[in-house]
Amino acid sequence: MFAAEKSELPMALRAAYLALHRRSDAAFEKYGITADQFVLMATLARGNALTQRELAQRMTSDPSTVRAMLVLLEKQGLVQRDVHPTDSRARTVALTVSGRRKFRQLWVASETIRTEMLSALPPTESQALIGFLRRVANTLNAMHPTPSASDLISEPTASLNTSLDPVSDRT
Amino acid sequence: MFAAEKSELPMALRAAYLALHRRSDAAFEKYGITADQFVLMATLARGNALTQRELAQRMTSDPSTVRAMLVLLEKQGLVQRDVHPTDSRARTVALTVSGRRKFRQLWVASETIRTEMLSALPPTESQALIGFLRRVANTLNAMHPTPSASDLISEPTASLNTSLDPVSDRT
DNA sequence: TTTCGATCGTGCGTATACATACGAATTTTG
DNA sequence: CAAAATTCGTATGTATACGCACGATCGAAA
Repeated sequence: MFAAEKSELPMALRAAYLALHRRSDAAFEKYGITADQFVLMATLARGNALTQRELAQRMTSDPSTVRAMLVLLEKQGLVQRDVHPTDSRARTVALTVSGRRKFRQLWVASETIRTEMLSALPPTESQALIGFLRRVANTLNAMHPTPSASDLISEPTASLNTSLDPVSDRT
Repeated sequence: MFAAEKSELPMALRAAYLALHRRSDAAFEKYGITADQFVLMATLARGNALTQRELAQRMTSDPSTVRAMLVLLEKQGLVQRDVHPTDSRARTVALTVSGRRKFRQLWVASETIRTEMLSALPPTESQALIGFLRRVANTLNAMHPTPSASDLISEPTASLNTSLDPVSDRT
């Protein structure tokens, strides 16, 4: 009767993510930024001067994808790449001043989306949902030989105040 | 203290989806099929002879994206497009015999992934997670002017036996 | 019935996601 | 210290995801 189809969970996950992605793209469109570029900037806002590799890992994304994104963001002057101080293969990535300002705007512009998402859930359950999602991601990554991918979700990734919110921190 | 960051939910959703997508791509690689093509085939397996438009809606995807996918799947002989019986603008899409057989293989090949996902959750909670994800998707879609997108998630979309599982139905 | 707006599929352009291969530089090994 | 294995970023190719504009057709309203 209620034998849930096995594919319900993957399909629901897909539908939810695509909906989020579309909404985000729409919200950022007038700023000339995409949803994924926002994720990248958010990652940099949290930990600046990362290696492209580190950046890709924290974004759960691919190095070559990240490179393409960086090229575009660099053109807009939102991001800056410098040679790594000790490793001359690597390049460090950082938000420019303009990039930080832009990110603050984007953060505000996307506030509605975050609020809506949370409002769709019983207030108690948002943490549970987050936990489930992380467990799912960790489980799926654990089997796949993506190196150290499972570390990234569960750990706060060092640093004390890793708050992403650039507005409440504001001066 | 435990003031959850507002971006945790979106980020966790993204990480979980990308992990699922990667795992699926890896599982289907040896069959020459992608994760998204599997979704398309699954949608057809459930309701054949759909319009490209209907297909796109049920997949929570874009018509022009679906078209590109259909072209590729047609080359592989897995899918077949015919002119619509009454509407000469439209084309109906259906799995070929070969497509159905391939889909059965893919279903088996991806069984592990579905099982792993469920195993990552407390057994009682999988339905809850699915419900949350659907609510999130519906909420996000409801605001965005994507026509009738919110209908797609909650409804079984007609038909009696809409089971996706092609194996237990077999013969 | 004629016209006109809505809808279907197509084609084109941009951005992502990822694999793979490559050169350059670093680290490890013997 | 020198050779080998690894790592970093880059470049290329394929498949999505989506917006937009286009021609063809349908359907409704005049």
